[in-house]
Parts: sequence; structure tokens; C-alpha cells
Amino acid sequence: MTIGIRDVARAAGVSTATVSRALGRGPVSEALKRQVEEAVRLTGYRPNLSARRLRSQATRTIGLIVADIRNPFFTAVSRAVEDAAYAAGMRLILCNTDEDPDREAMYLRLMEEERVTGVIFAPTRITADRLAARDLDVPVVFIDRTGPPGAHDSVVLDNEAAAALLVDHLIGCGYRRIGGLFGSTSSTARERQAGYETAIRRAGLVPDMRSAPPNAAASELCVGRWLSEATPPDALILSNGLMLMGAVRATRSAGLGVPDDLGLAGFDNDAWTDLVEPGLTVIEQPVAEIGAQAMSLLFDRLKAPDQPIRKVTLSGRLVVRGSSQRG
Amino acid sequence: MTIGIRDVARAAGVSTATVSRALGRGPVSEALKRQVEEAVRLTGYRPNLSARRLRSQATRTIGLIVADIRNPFFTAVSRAVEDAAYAAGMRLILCNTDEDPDREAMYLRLMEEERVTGVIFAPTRITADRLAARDLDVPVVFIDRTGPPGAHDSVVLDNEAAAALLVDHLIGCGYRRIGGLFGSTSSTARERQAGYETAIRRAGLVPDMRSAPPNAAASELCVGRWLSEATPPDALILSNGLMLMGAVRATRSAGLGVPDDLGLAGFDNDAWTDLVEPGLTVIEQPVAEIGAQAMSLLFDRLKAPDQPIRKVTLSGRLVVRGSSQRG
DNA sequence: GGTGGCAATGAAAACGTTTTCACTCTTCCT
DNA sequence: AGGAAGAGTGAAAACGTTTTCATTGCCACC
Repeated sequence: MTIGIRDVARAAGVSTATVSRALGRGPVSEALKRQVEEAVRLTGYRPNLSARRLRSQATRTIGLIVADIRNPFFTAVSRAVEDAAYAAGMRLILCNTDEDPDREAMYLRLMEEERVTGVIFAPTRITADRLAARDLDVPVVFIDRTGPPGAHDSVVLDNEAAAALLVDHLIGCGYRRIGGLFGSTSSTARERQAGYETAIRRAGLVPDMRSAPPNAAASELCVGRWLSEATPPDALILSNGLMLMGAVRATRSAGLGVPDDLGLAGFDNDAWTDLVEPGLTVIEQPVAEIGAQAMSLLFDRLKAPDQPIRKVTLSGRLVVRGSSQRG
Repeated sequence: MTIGIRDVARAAGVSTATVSRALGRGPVSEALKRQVEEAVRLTGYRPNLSARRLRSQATRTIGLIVADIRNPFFTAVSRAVEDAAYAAGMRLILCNTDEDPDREAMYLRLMEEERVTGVIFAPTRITADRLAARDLDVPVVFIDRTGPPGAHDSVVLDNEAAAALLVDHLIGCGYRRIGGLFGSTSSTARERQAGYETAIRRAGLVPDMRSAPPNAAASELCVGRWLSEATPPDALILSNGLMLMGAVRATRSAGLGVPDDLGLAGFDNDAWTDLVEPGLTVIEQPVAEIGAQAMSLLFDRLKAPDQPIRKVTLSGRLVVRGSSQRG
């Protein structure tokens, strides 16, 4: 009932093989090619991608698995990956795990069953570790996060350096009891925490670190409690944009003034961060570059499956705004 | 080389038909079912979805085509659709058109070639009109936007009423020269504009309407110019969250005070809108409900292809904040 | 005790493509 | 002049499943 390549072949008076070649690549005379194209138009033929993929054993699809699509960081990265993918004639499957290892496992299995060409993945620590042991049968590039060294290609921020940059900046602004709230699920948060701790210690201060699920609600809750304790911090570093938003909310609820009562700084130069008063001091990540590099790593891996594991590290840029400028 | 269902069959000592039935639904004895499951585990078999879809002629996939994934409204709706889809055992293909009719056409063609079960689509006016004429061979539900009446199922906000709500509120706050900036690409923006105009006229005021591409940059530019003209408005209504953000930026650049110099109100209760000072008066859309309703409409359509076209209209909620409260 | 129906199973067809293989013409080289 | 090489084409195999169809037991019913 649905029109297939044989209908086109009949309409064009050629074999199905010729139609296939005319539509794809293959030696076909100009005359026949035109006939086929005409027949395609006439019949309204639409190739069946499932059949095509099955036969050709090439899905031309890459999977992008991110932790939270509501996080502007990931939507920005997604856009970059999408653009690169389509430029290379590849389709994209976008999945969203909510930082849940079960959903990660489910989506990874899906990727295998889809026989995707490759996967770009921002894993939780749990899944990153698991993946280092049992290998997938599809090439995967980690993005924003890493697992054990040498297990997978990855493109990440220089998180330790970036966190240290924030700490040093806050110290330079006169803050001394600088707390740090870091996401509980990712290697990235861990690295930022490590960078924070060494920078704090290097300055002779004492670290005060906590962790929470990397979303606005959890962060707001945690920061709220923190600020009402006996010896609250005089500045706070948050490990991503959502958590930074939660912290701003908690600060407002507590009636604290920024930057005088509390200095604030964090990661991700999200669109809203310069609209609040005072503007938020943040580390800007090269989101487009991260996405583009991830695709690039993936393609290289596809071309040369046995080449050594690569890790691309990009630098963040400190954007100073009012939230850290004690008057 | 890759392991298929025949390998599992061999390992379990049964036919491929039995394996298929054991994995899907079909009458298989408990004993064999267990054998098959064991064999699947042993061999590490992963079904090939392309083959499955080709043979079964059921992709169990729905396509979601949105205009701008960076718009929090659409990411929120996406989440709702995704949840509903996976709850129903369906996969989701998420596409992003950037309000570009060419990309819309490309993705629609892709949906046909993927043989998706159904499509949920936020079209530009151009594509919505085109689609009313030539019909797709896949069921489609419009979301957030509509085309010509009676052509497609849709779930939308009561945009006219919502816009009128905003206008009436601003008038009640004492504003008189209320301008409206509306997106140039969607039916939704048109409806909001219509609602704005009738509400303004009803109050005996004169409408002042402009339109721009529905993104922050274009809005900022347009509002910036507008505010520097001879008789600038004393209040502004923006037709979505991104445009509202652009307007806030332009207002700041112009050095105008909100709400005293300029009242501000718009659509979409995005996370940042209550963090800026003053908070922004907005229409909150029932995003989760929109996504859920869309899936529901789609499933109903699949069950009963010939039932009459349905249009679900949801109401927005006015969230009053400081940006419209002239002191 | 035959017969009809049903559950469980396997062999083989079918899904809609691409690709292999074989074949026919050209054209080009020696 | 006599291949060799290569371009253009069609017939048929192949991709990995699900589904149809046939077969076998088994049980229940008259």
C-alpha cells in the first residue's frame, strides 16, 4: 500500500538497483538519473530509513545523552552538537537522564539497540565508572564530565583551575569564610571541589564544602540551612548555573545583601546572571566549542578506532560582576 | 559478526520464531521463555531496532518539533512530552527548527522517512498554512500554535484572553500608552496581538504594535529603538519569555526605571523572571499540561484516525509582580 | 473413540532497502 | 586487431527481525 522503491522503479522503467543508485551514490547515467528523480516526484516516494539502515548497516545517527535539558549549559551544548551533526549528515537522538543512573543505563541500552554510530554522553560518576569496566560496543565521547582516566575520549573544562580562579578572586575581594556547594553526581563537581579546596588551603583558609543534587531546588534548600547556621560563610561558590540560581533564591529569602553580607560566585554564564542585581560573577564555559570538540573527537574515533584515548581540556573565562565586589 | 536472534536461538536450542515470541508477546511455555532469557544473557544479545521496525511496520516513535530549544517554555513542554512518551513505551525524536520554514520542511520530511507514529509540532505560520493544504501521511498535533481551523488537532493557550488579561492589568495600574511587541513567526503571537488590540480598543486607548523575530536579541534591538523615539510607550507587553528578557535588557540600557518610567509585562513564567528587580509580571502557561494534552490528543488520533479535529485551549494564569506596579 | 479446537513450536516468507554479482557495451591501450 | 578496463545496468541475495502458515500434541466434547 505504501509506495516503495519498486514502485519508483516501475514508474521510471528501470530496476530497483538503479533507483537506489540514482538516489544514493553510484554510477548512473545522467538520463536515467533524471528519469528516476522524475519518478520519485510523481510517486511521492519517501525512502524508508529503517530499511535503509538495516541493509546498509549504517545508521548515520549519533546519540546525545545529557543530564538535564533544563540546564542552559546543556541546551547550548546540544545546539552545537546538533549543528555539527547535521553538517556531517548525521541525525541526532537527544536523551535526558535527570542524573539518574537507571535512566542512563536505559538510554545506553537504547543507543546500542539503535546501532547508533556514536554517543556523546554527560554521565554521572556512577555510570562513568561502570562504563570504564564493561565496554559498550559503540564509541562514546564524554562531555563536561570524565570517568577513570584513559577509558574514554572526553572534552571537559579545566574545572580545578576555574574553581581556583573563583576562589582567588573572592579572596582578593576580601572574603575569608568562603563556602563551596558542589553537585553530588558528577566528576565535574568533584574537580571543582578539589580546585576549590586547594586554592582555599593555599591561601591558608579553611575549606567548607558541601554537596547536593545539582538543581535549583536542592541548592536553595541547602544554602538556606547553611546561611542560618551559627557561623555562616561570608561568600559562596556554586558548581553550576542551576545551583547558583537556587543560592540566589536562598540568599533573598534569608534577607542577606549581596555582595556585602554574602559574596556569590559560580559556574555558567547563563542569560539571567547579568540581569539580577547585583550581577553574578561566574565562570563562562565555551559551550559551542565543547559541543564542536565532542563531535570532532567522535569523528576521529570513528575514523581510527584504535588511536589512543584523548582528553580535550578547555579553559573557562572569569566574568566578574557585582556579586563578588564587596564595597 | 554481530550477534543476532539466530545466535540466541542456537544457544537456547529453539527456533528464531520462539526467541522472537519469548522476547515480545506471544504464546511461549514458561520453560522455553526462561531458556531464551538465559541465552539472551549469555550471548549479550541486543535487538536491532531497525530490523524490528522494518519488519513490524511499527516504529513506536513520535517526533517532537519545536521552534527553539533554548526557550524554557519549549524545554519544559519537551520534558512533559518525553515523560508521557516513555510512559507509553514510545521513543522521542526531538528536533529544533529555529523558526526556519526550511528546517521545518526538512524535519517533516525526516519524520515521514522515519515512519514515525505521530508528530507533535510547533510550526511557524508559513508551515502551518502549507500543511493545511497538502496533508502529511503521519498524524500531527500542533502545540502552542495553530494553523487554519479544522486542519489539525492542537493544544494551545487562550492567547487572546491572556493578552487581554495583561492589558487590563496594566491599564488598571495606570498605564495608558501601552505598546505591544509580538513574535513575527507564530499564530500564537498573532493571537496575542489580537487580544492586545481589542483590549486596548475596548479601553478607548490606541494600540501600538510591532513585531520581531521571537528571540532576545531581536527584541532588545527593537525595544531599544522604540524607547528612544519621540513618544515612547509608558508600558510594554512582550509575547514570550525570550522577548521579555530582551526588553529588560533594552530598558536597562536606556536607563529607564521599571515600573515607574516603563511598565513591563509578558508571557512565560520563566525561572529568572522573579529574580530580577523588580520581578516581572507574566502570564504563566501550564507547560506540563500542554505537553501531556498533546500526547493525549495524538494517542486518541491514532486510535480513531477519522474522528473530528479537536482543539484544546488552556488558560494562562496572571502572575503579578513589581514590573507593572507603578508606585 | 473420533473430531474439533487450542497451545506451543518451527520453517519459511516478508518487511524495503542496498549491495553483490554477472553481464553488456564502450573505450582505451598495446 | 585483440584484449583489458571500466561504466552502466538488472537479477537476486542480504540485512535481522516478526509474522504467517503448517505441524504437532493434547484436551474436551459429543
